[in-house]
Amino acid sequence: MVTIKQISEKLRLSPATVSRALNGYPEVSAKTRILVEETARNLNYRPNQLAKKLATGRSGMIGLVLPPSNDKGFDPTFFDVMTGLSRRLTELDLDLVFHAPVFGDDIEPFRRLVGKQAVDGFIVTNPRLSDARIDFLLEEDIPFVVHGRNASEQPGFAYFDIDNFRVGYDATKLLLDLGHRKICFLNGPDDVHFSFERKRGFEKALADHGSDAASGAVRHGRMSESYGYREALAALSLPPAQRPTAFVSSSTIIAAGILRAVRDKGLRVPDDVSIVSHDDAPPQLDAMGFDPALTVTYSPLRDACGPLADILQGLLNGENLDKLQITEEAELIVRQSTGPSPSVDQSKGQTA
Amino acid sequence: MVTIKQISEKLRLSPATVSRALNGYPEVSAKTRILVEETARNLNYRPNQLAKKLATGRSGMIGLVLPPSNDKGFDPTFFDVMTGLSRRLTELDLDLVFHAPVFGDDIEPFRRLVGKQAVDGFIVTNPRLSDARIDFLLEEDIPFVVHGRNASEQPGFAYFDIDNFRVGYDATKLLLDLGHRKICFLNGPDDVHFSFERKRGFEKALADHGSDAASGAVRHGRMSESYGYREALAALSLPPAQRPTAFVSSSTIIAAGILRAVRDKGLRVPDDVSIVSHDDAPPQLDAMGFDPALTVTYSPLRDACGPLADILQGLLNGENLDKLQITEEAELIVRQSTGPSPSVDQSKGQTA
DNA sequence: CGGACTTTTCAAATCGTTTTGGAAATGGTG
DNA sequence: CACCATTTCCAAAACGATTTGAAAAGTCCG
Repeated sequence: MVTIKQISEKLRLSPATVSRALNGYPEVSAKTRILVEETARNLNYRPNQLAKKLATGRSGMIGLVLPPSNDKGFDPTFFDVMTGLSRRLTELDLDLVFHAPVFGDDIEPFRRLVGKQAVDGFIVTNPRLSDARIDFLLEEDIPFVVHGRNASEQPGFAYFDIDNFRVGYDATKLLLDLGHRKICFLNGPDDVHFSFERKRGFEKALADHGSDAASGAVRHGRMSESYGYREALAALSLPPAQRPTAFVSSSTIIAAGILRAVRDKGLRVPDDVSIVSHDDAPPQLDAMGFDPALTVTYSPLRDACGPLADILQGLLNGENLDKLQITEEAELIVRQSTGPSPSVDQSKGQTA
Repeated sequence: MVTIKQISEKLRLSPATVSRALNGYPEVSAKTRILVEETARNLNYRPNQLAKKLATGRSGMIGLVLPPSNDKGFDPTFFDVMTGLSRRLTELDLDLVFHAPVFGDDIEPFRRLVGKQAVDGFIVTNPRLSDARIDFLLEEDIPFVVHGRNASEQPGFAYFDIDNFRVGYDATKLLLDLGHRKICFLNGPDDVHFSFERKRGFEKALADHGSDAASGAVRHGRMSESYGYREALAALSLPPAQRPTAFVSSSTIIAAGILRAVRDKGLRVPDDVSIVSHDDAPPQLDAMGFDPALTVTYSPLRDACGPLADILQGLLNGENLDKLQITEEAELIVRQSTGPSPSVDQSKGQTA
């Protein structure tokens, strides 16, 4: 193992100078820098990370803990995010240390990692409206960034989130503008922030529209095909006066269930029923591949990985918090699963 | 941050003694040990991992790299294994550092982690018959354990594997004993060791049986429901003389496809067609929950996590390699998806 | 009591970096 | 040439543990 000392001896320089030259400090002349860099390369010098970490007090490790299990089975999106994070963090010369909590104790891995001083910070995914992990990290004053948010109005932590209010609002407004008056919203679980915000957006759009004829129903549930199928089937089985002509869905997997229910009812999309879904572009489900292609609010999960990593690094470098709280807009992409409300078509025919 | 030095000063002891007392070395009297332990606890002393690592030269980190992507989509079983590994490694006071390779370069993450001296060893999953990662780690002489094996007869590395020859043999023998003579084996990819071994077992069972009337066909493919469906449908569409009366499957997900194909053909399990599958107990698919319950060779993936972690630790502690190469037997569990061959039933009737 | 062990403790070196506080070298100016 | 301000470099002190070699203390026995 070749060390800084060996380089310094070979060059008759002090270790300090070598260290400086290698780390790009300004107080070293150009020629000695080149000389040092060259011999370092020749000797195939690799700085000992542990020594570096001990000296700088930074471990260069980021903690990522498997979020509390949602009943059974893991969230596949988590792993999508994890791989994206790993890629970006690698570019920043940070490493990801992964832990899975034992069932029942969500913050034990955090406590462990903090106690061991093994990581410089954490990335928290799948936050709840009220989240023990966030509370713990705030309490301990450990740097962390959240993918999403919790319930607090003015979060005292760094986060990256999409504008879920707008997601709910835009989807709903699109449908209202198309003449739909009975809209059913199959939302996510009721204990997460994005569901809460989307619901707010949904209700605001209805309220803004003014027409008291417009009405909506919101359902909450675990994002799954069967949930979408079950709830959509129930809604479509209502008497015609109450039956929705359009669905808003919080995920493409739910939308797949809705689509199946519509088909089973012998109805067509978008002629009889419109669907607009949020689409975070999971690897296994392509909204464009739906038949008909799905109208969506589009915001790929993997696009969050880069920003999350960058935010955390900013945090570690002591940047100001207000630059590290980022909310991005989702993009409304109108495809073939939305069309004018059938009832409106009739009224149009009548008024024309 | 409370250090060993502070404890030593408070107790008027030397840091060496404190270190020894805390780490359970014998050359320290019982009373001072108790004393040290007590004050350490009172002061809420937590050893600085980085310092410890620098002094001992061991990082306490284990590298786990996402295996080369199988076309698109990630292998969900990998994450199952990863969480299991994390749990066991945590008990051994080791941490898992995760990396995702950028597409196309499978060993770059290994090279990086090795170069940085960031990990003490690796766990390699989803090995191929010929695997660049294994070659690299052998070359660099880095400790690692493989989940499965590569093509070499006498691997020069630690591994944990199941007896895949027996998996193929036992499943096939069961069907032969039930009178089946035309057996179709829907195996995994052809470039992995377990497929190779199971195929050997399959062929050996046929050969051992002797009856030249018995014949088998082996297919290779990516483990998926659609692969099972497609191949089973093709096989069942053959003229009766060549049509298999039984399937061997390399995974429950394939078996699900076979089952669907059988149904689509208007046939019944096990009356018309028998199925025996290998079952590594993925979280999302329960072989017992099949209708009919699946006859399987049973060996849960997650049961491999503990041994893998233990083997790696043994390796790091310099244990002998031959104790670190473990092959376990899978358990044959006969349930409702296997029954006597329909043609045999006829012959029985004739001979009786 | 004194020598020979054994047990217990300690001071100091080590791990491989970074960082601090000066000192030496350099260069420009009057 | 003396003087001062920059550059450029260095010796030594961290960082917080482990480990080595030796000294001090305790124990035993003749």
